[in-house]
Amino acid sequence: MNVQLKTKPTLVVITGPTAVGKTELCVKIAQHYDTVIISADSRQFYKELAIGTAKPSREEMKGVRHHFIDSHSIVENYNVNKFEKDALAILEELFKKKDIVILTGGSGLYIDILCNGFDEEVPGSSPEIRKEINALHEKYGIEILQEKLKQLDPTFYAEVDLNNFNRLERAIEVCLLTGQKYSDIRKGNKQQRPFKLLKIGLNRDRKELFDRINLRVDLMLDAGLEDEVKSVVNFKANNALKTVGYTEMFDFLAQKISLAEATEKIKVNSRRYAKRQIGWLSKTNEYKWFHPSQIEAITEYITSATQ
RNA sequence: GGUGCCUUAGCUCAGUUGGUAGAGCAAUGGACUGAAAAUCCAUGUGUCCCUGGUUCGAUUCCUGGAGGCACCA
Repeated sequence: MNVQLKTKPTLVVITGPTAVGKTELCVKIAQHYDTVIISADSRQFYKELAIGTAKPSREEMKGVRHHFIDSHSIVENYNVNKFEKDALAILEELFKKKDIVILTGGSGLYIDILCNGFDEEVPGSSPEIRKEINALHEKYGIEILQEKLKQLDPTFYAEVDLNNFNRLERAIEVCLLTGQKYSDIRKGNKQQRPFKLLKIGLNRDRKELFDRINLRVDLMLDAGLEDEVKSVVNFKANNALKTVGYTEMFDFLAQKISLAEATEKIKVNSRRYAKRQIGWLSKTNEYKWFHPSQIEAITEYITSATQ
């Protein structure tokens, strides 16, 4: 029998800060390789959100299939955990037909998890336990959580940001669910994926990036951000709406700030978000960096790396 | 034109009974494996409008000037 040995397929990761120009470039790259896009954007999943998340329109997609765009609703509690499983399942199907799939989006954690996986022994989140921890927090403040963590896992207690509620909660949750110390079972081991990874980062001069962010916020308002935000105002407590562009507009709708103030805050918070993204991506040196206009150089890089 | 008030950090302002100054916001750096567009931590920033004078010493008091605001003409 003469089985053609297929080379291991490649997930081409293309990421970068908000408004850098990922969408346009990735559509072109996907067309070039006749493939599809997996979106790793923790807010573009939600079908009710479009303008404020800079979600690509049908026209901008140019017929390229995008997974994880409009795939969920703001009433769901979607998260990295579910994304990992769902995306792996889709990739398995896609790689039966494609040698290359593009992964793009600005959610660094989602990208890392899809590439490297979670520690298997660490359990997912439990809404019941979180409810209890939240209740404690509201009643007694953060100190009680610090105390609790100190008892449950002194090692992790010594290294966390003690004022970071999210981290304290997660650590306590894991300890309670497993009866073990979070610091003992959280190893940070990488999982072997059945595909190769090629990581590309996009960036621009900071001035150039910030100008694009500011302009894009103005365009969002022109495009009707206010109406979009009004349409989801009843869900403002949901995690999906804890999002730049929405929280500020909720304050405007509640008449806490003026429209001009809301606009300025969206710009400031978008710039800060971009800086956090750049910081996260710069932690590793796994990325090969390009300016989004360097499409030829990028395709050459991908082609030579995947042959 | 007259009178009064103002001029201090990128912005809004506080303050020094004369010993060269501090808040908020913005900015910058960083952490971050099941909420990640989330969450958290750290850090500056100065001709105190200009000019003379008094003084050991002036951003602070006084003279003159410039700019701004208000009121009166």
